[in-house]
Amino acid sequence: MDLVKIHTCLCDQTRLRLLNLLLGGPLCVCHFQDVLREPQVKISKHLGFLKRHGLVEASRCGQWMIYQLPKTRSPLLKTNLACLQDCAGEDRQLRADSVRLAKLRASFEADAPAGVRAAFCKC
Amino acid sequence: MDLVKIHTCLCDQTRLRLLNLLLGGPLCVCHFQDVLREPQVKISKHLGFLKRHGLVEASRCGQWMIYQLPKTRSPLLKTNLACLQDCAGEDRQLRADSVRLAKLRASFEADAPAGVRAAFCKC
DNA sequence: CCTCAATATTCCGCTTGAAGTATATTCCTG
DNA sequence: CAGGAATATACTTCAAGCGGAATATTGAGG
Repeated sequence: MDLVKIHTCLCDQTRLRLLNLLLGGPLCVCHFQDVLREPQVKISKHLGFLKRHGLVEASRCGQWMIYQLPKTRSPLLKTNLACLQDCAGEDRQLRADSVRLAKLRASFEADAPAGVRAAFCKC
Repeated sequence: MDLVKIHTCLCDQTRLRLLNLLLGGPLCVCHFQDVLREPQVKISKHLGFLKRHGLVEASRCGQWMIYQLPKTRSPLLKTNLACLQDCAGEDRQLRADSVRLAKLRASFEADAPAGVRAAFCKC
């Protein structure tokens, strides 16, 4: 996990958006689609790219795929994710994405009567 | 100066090496050549890349070109340069580069009798 | 002015990545 | 097991970046 690889993952706006959302916790692909409003194939391929490079981990849960940041992170990765966190507030689109995700979460909570349903991120 | 552009500059090892050295202050091209031991054209082209993308500024001084980090830096740039600074210690090659540059500086000081000569970085 | 040192630019071949279309896989549900 | 939802993969086209070789530019100094 070297610096070049990390920055290669960060030098695309779609991947920045995905990672920014993942800073808030695991998500499944459909959430990314809802927030980014980009074609499914585009999102899937960028998630695949991030996974191949070790920036995210994927786990299947029924028909859903859950993506999350690596559970154990090298110092380099930690530092750079923290940096992304710092920078996200400066980026209009990343801010908007976070807001939209928060709204999705909120409406999910509203619809879910008394904690019966699974978590927002299935599984 | 958006995040994508910054990370695009950071996703190449040669450019990381150049920027790492520049964190210590302005340098001229020949210093980069001495430290990196890479072909002149390679260094020159990567410096040009960084300049086109606003990550460095260049100024001519006689037959030398002095490169430095931008004098005024956006919050995004500041944050990411600080991150690079943090990460440099984790990268073997970046550490070695810094050491080598320090030695160059030291031997320059030794050769320069009593502050007559210009700065290590000409001009 | 001629030449040399320092640096940049051009041209070329190669590789990689991005996006889109179409298709495949995987799992759930009836 | 058939159908549909969720997600991934293959294929194609296009653009961009990297490295090297050769060449051009710019300034200093005799």
